[in-house]
Amino acid sequence: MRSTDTIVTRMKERGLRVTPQRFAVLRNLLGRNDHPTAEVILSDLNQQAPTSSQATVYASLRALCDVGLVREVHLQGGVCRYDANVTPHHHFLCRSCGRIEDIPWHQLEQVSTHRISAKLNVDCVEVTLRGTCEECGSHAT
Amino acid sequence: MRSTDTIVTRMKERGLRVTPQRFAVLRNLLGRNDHPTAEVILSDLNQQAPTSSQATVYASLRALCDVGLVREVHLQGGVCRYDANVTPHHHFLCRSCGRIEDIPWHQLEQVSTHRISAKLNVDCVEVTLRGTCEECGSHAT
DNA sequence: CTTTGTGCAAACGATTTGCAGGATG
DNA sequence: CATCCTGCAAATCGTTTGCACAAAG
Repeated sequence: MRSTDTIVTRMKERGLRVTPQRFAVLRNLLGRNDHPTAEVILSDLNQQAPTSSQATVYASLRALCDVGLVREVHLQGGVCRYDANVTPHHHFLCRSCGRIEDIPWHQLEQVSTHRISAKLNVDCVEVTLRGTCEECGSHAT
Repeated sequence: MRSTDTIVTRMKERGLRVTPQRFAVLRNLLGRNDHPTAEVILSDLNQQAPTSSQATVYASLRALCDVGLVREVHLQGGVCRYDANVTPHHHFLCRSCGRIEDIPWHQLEQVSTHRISAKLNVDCVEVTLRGTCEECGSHAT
C-alpha cells in the first residue's frame, strides 16, 4: 500500500494523469535495479496477462521521463534503457556479461584510479554532461 | 603526407588491412572534432564521388573501433556517434542546439560544481564505466 | 464533458546480414 | 593465392506515428 500510494502520489505531484499502464510501468521500474529496455518492461508487464501495448509502454516511459520520475540511460548504441532511480549515481557496464551496476555519485572520485571498490576493472570512462551552452542559455527558459 | 603515413601506419600497427574505404573513414574522422554519425560520414565521403557504400562504412567503423583507433560515443538513443580522438576526454551535449563539446579529462573535477568553464550550464551528469566485473575478470583474457 | 491516453498496425530510421565478386597482403 | 573486404539489397531491430475508441479528471 505504501509504495502504491507513493507511486500514485508521485505521478499526481508531477501533473501526470494516472493510468493503469503508466502505473504498471513505473511500479515495474521501481521494483528492479537492473536497467531494462522498453521491450523487457513490455514483456514483463504482459507476463501474466496483457496489460499494455508496445506503443503505450513507449509513451508511458516518455511521459515518466518528461516529468523526471524516470531516467533514460544510454549505455550502448541502438537501445535505450530506463532507470527509476533518480538519485545521483552512475553506471558500470561489464563488457563480458553485460551486467550493469550502479555506482553512487560519491565514489566518482575513485574513478581516476581506474579501479572502483577492487571489484571492477574499469578500462574506459565515459562522461556525458547535458545542459545548455552559453549561446542557448542566454535565450532559453 | 605526414598524416597520410600516420593513418596507414596506425592501421597496420593494429593489424588492420588497409583499404581505401577504411582509410577514408579514419581520415575523415581524424579531420573533424564534431562527433558524426555513420550516415554523416557516409555522405561526407561520397560528396565528391562515390567511394564507399553504407555497409562498408559501418564495417569500417566497427573494425576501427575493434582495434581502438576510433571510439563509439553514446549520447542519445537511436544513433551511434564516432570519435577518432582517443585521448581521455568527455562530452558535453547541449539540449538546445545539439552541439557536442569535448571536455578534457582534467576538468572533470569541476563537474561537481555543476558548472564548467562558466560557459556551460550542466544540469545532468552521466558517467559510464566500462570494463569487466569481478566474476568475468577472473576467467577473461 | 473535455482532454488525454490506449491499442493496433503500418511507417520509419539506424544498423546488420547474406552472398557474389574484388582487392589486399 | 588464400583471406578478407566491398557493394548491393533485403532483413532486422528499436522506436514512432496516425487514427479510432476508451478512460481520466
